[in-house]
Amino acid sequence: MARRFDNWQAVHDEALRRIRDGVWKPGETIPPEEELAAEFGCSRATANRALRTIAESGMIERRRKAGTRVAENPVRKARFEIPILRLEVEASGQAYSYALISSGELPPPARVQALLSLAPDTPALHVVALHLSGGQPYVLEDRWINIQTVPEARNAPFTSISANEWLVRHAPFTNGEISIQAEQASEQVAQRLGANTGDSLLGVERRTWDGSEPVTLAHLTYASRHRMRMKF
Amino acid sequence: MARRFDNWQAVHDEALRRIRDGVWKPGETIPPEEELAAEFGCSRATANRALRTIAESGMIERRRKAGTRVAENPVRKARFEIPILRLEVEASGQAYSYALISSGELPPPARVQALLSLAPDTPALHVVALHLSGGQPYVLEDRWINIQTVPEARNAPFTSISANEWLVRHAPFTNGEISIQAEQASEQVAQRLGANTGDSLLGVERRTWDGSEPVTLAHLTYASRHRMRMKF
DNA sequence: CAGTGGTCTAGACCACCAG
DNA sequence: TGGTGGTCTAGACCACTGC
Repeated sequence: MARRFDNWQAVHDEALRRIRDGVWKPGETIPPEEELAAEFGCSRATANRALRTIAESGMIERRRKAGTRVAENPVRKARFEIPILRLEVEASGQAYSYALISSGELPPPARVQALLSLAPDTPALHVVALHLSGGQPYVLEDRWINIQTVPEARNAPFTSISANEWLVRHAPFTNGEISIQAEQASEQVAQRLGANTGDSLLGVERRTWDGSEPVTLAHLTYASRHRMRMKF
Repeated sequence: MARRFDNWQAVHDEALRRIRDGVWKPGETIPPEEELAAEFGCSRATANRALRTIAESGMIERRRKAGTRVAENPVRKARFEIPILRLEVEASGQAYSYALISSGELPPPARVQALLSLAPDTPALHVVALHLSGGQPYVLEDRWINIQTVPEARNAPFTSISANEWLVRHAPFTNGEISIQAEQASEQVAQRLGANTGDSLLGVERRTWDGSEPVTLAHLTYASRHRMRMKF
């Protein structure tokens, strides 16, 4: 008598087991939902949820009529959480502090102007600040805010709350983009982060939009030896 | 007359709109599923799917009995795809090639031994290889494979297929961990990647398990100016 | 205890698209 | 055009957990 898999987690795990154990091989089509539901002793909706979840992880590919195939090249997907820096620091057990370095309105350089879809000579709000963890420099933030999209930002108290945090709470955005790269510390960056000129530092650039309106472009430089971690 | 939102995407979008527009504010509890279903003119299952999806993105938090609250600090979650390097290169329109630098069995250094949960003096398979994009060095891969977990790897043809790709296809894993950091190119790494000693390079370390069995530890060093991108 | 979300079921209709 | 996945519904039971 076949074992019953009558909740979506059980079906999910059993399906993954069959893929791992080679019962269902890469490129092969697996039985349709209805058949699996009958075999597993569950409803089609339950089988559907299990398979849909697996499909979201990239292990299988589903198409109407064509059916469900085990991916040839299982692209794994990891989830990366984009935290507020204060919470990231506090979660690590360190004391968080924050220091505003400069703030002002001026037309951004060409690259920023393009990334924020600004017309030439349009001023934007430029905020530079340092985030500290346990009193040590942690992240240097260099941010441009589109004051056409978020005019309220001009009156935001960036001396007491980071632009990072203020924006998360007050400036809605619908989507964003993040780019991670290794950077060589300039003299100024090194000095601010307590590193040496030329040190290899992790740089993260985040851009957000509210619909099609660019909201902000933030460049974060992490202090030395910082690691970003994810599980998958 | 209220507008009908009778499919989960519509409910999802409308709920997000209410959060963005401040109809539902951070920290506030939103109406229960049943109520929303009535208001939206859909079934509770549909409202549930919409809200569950939003919860997965981190914008709302749900607890039985307590209800659903808009997150105080909307932690955004980005999805990061972990591709096979060959496919990553080919997707960029460049020609991919691969060169094995060395391969052999030997007891790994202490750090690797610990990360792979190996007993002292246990040999592991060490594979070093270079991935090229359009003939230019792209990624230097330095990998240790646990041959207790994956003995078949000893006979794998790593001269023609990258360990990266072979493992994805032949060594099942259930979970993994990824760590990203900035590194300073050693003389050897710089030479292999066509960079200069001391250059700032992006390093990625991936570790995978099959259940509780460590499978492999891969250290990837990207050539200069490489950016990892994600959307959220 | 009782309100809320988590999930299952059976049945239905539909969209997509490979043959 | 028919097989397959995508989704909806109504109703049900259950698991958590705040009160």
